[in-house]
Amino acid sequence: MNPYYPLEDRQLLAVDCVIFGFDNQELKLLLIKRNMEPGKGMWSLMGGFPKHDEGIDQAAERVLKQLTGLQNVYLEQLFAYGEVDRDPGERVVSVAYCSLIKIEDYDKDLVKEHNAHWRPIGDIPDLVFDHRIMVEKALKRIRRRARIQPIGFELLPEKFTMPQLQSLYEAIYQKELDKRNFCKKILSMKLLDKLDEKDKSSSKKGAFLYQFNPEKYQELLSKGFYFSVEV
Amino acid sequence: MNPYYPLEDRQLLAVDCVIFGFDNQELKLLLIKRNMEPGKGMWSLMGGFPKHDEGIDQAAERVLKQLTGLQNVYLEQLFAYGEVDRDPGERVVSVAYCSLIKIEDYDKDLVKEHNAHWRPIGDIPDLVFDHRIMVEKALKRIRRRARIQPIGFELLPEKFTMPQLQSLYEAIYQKELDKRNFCKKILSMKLLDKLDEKDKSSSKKGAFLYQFNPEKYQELLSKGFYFSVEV
DNA sequence: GCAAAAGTGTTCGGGCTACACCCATGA
DNA sequence: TCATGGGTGTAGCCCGAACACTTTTGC
Repeated sequence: MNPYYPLEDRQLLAVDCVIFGFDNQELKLLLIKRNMEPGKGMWSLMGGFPKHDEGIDQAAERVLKQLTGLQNVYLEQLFAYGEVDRDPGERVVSVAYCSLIKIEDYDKDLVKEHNAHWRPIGDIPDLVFDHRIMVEKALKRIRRRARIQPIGFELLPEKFTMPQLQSLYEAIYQKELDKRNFCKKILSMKLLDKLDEKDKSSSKKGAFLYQFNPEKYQELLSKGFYFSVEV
Repeated sequence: MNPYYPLEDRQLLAVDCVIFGFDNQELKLLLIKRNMEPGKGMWSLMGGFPKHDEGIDQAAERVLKQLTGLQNVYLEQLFAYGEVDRDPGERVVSVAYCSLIKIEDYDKDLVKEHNAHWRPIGDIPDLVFDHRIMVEKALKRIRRRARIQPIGFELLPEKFTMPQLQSLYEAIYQKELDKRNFCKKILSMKLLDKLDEKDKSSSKKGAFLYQFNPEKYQELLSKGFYFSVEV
């Protein structure tokens, strides 16, 4: 079969995907009911086995799509889990991936068809194997990313209000923020264009709409700017 | 063989170790000459295959010991590399680990016997496969760790001088630091005990010796303190 | 006119940066 | 006495934290 490496050391390698979603209100985690033994019927992350002709990043994308219908999700590699007994069925090393998406951007019916479920992060059921540990680590990673990269804007409608943006950060960090300081900080980065329109759906007075300006962001990046939101 | 998972998806899994060392002067990388095809004779990180009954962290430790004689090295998992073609011999997914050690703490002869070599990080030869990429990522990780954790003190003699500590940080970040600000910052954390002795080996005046105080560190940690050195 | 959400400014303190001179000593 | 490396202090600035009242408008 192969000229170089020993055959007896081959392992079962898996990928697992930790997908967080924002639905304009709270942060949720996507879970499925595991459909194979061991642990059949338990809540689980979306996992599967890479093919021989497939990079692990691609495998994670494929597995996610097969199990939930989601595609074109930017997956970031999280960590490799390689304890001998982490899967009681067999020794499996798993590389976990994570992402944070806007739930409404993706086909909800498709997700439902696949029997995948969004659960609030404050109410996560018991998960199979060490998936809970993966979720905790993913949450930390997502929080770090949100602090240092402008991923927040991608989770809101194209035009959004300051209170909306603030709620998003509050959902991610599960922490209340001071609106004056938050607003000052965000606007001081000069990444947003203030529009003349107001959104009146959530108050009588109405809140001004803003729009993320990717060109400005690119320009600032090239000047050594670092995005940063304190929390 | 196994009741649960498909046999055909088994992969070759590897671990690779990126070991940086400090010799009281500069930062070095440990390399070996690869002793198997493909790439035999090329400079390489220390790599090998986990056994079925061995966690990947343990595998990394074992591989490192087998190839260099080093043991009791704290290895941190770095990243998993899973491109299909990263190893021209066969599809191998590799989990990389990294560490930063005090070179003199370990048996130099043993390292030499194993044909392992310390190379200055400014002068790293071509490496096999994607090992260079691993090294770059490891360097970033080590730098982050040195910024937010007091690992610096472990790389110096138990008693050390401020100039020594500063040189260490300058070696890690390849950047000159202002001694007044550096000193102020370090001492302001109150993690060091100033001793009454001086080290006269590198100057006529002599420099005061300091000692890291782990109890103080633990105490501060429990009060919500975060170690941080700006660079 | 009132309830509910939006919007806005100031003060304070801490920490980082930049910067230059004196000290101790062995040769 | 001089060369070498060690040691120290200050002023300015920026940024984050804390904090409360006014505005708008639909009901």
